Amino acid sequence: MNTAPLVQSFVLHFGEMGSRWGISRTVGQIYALLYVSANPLNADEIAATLDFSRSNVSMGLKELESWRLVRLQHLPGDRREYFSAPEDVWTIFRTLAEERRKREIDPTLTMLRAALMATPTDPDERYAQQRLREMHDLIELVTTWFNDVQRLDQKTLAQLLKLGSKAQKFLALKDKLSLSSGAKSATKR
Amino acid sequence: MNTAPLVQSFVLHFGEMGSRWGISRTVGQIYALLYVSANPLNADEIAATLDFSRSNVSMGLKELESWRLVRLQHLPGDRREYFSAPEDVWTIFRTLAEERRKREIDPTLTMLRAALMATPTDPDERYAQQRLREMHDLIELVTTWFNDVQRLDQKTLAQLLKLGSKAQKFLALKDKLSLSSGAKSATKR
DNA sequence: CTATTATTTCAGTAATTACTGAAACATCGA
DNA sequence: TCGATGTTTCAGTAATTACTGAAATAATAG
Repeated sequence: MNTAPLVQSFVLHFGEMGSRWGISRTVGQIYALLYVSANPLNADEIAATLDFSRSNVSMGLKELESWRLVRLQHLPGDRREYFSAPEDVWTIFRTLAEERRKREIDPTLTMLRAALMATPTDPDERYAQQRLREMHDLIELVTTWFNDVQRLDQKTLAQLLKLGSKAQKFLALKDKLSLSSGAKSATKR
Repeated sequence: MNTAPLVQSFVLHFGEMGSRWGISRTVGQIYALLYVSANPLNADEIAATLDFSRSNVSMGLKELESWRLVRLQHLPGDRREYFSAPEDVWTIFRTLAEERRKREIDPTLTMLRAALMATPTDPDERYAQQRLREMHDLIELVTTWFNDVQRLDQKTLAQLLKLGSKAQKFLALKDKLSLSSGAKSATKR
């Protein structure tokens, strides 16, 4: 790899991180390289830079396309395909979250819902089902929130996140005034 | 596996999901089983239920301990070690998030910060560094928010999440009144 | 159409990761 | 202490996943 040390350490690190998620080291490195590249790259350039076989790059790019994380374009007067990552890191983050939801969360919710339909036959099963319900509710709550919030524009989202737990004060206030919909204080467990 | 179909499908599914994260299928299944079990289980019970070798279970439990996801306890008059998952699914979620932060996010931020210290020598490097800065800022924003918010008690957190994008209205209002960053109580309606 | 260049597929192989059984180690009651 | 029971370690092996080069396929210019 003949790139700047700065880029090199990023690419290598990202590769390692990738392999801790469902993504192979190769794919992680390819994406990291695209991410920091000012210009779109073609497959040969990627293969040369990362010292991967051409076919490996081809497969990696295919996987990245399946995640909708790369844009494919053509340069005038050049038959080769050029790839780039979205310029906006928030977009990348959202796309990743959406894809993971589609691939992992949604099937999990489906499975959980199916299991919640079953009629438990003994106390153990009753307990298990209760636990599944808790997990289901948590996942649903978090993903619904995420779904809500990811539609916000970048600036508002950043604001909201910056607000962080300060929002708690807002909630406390809302509670105090006994405004609508809030969960009233009841049991502690 | 001689468990109820309800439990069985959950355990198998969870195993698959686990293997899409950095966690092996085995470990995922062990945790799923502990999660739905009303009582703590010892290693032999786990091995028998999931049909894994005793040593495999031992290693899996060790990994789960390193994630701080299981509690180890002893039953009176029984020398064997019994394992269980926390009763509260929120606790599990938080622990998981904390561990992942420690293992993945923090090292990534460290790497990014180091790369941001370097002085770029050409425009490409300047661009790369700018991209790294964007990624750094995003990760930091999100993790700071998470850090803030995970300290809230379960009820408040759930409320906050349920609020979702409605918080946007709050922000809009705040903007309109040109208040400073704090969540002030200056609401009219 | 043909020659040239670009891309993908895929069977074989390499590398990595997961799993097992046997042995070592640990704990505890008598 | 010993013997019984429980747990961990680890070297070897199995299973999985990643990667390559060669061949097939696709696209385009002439």
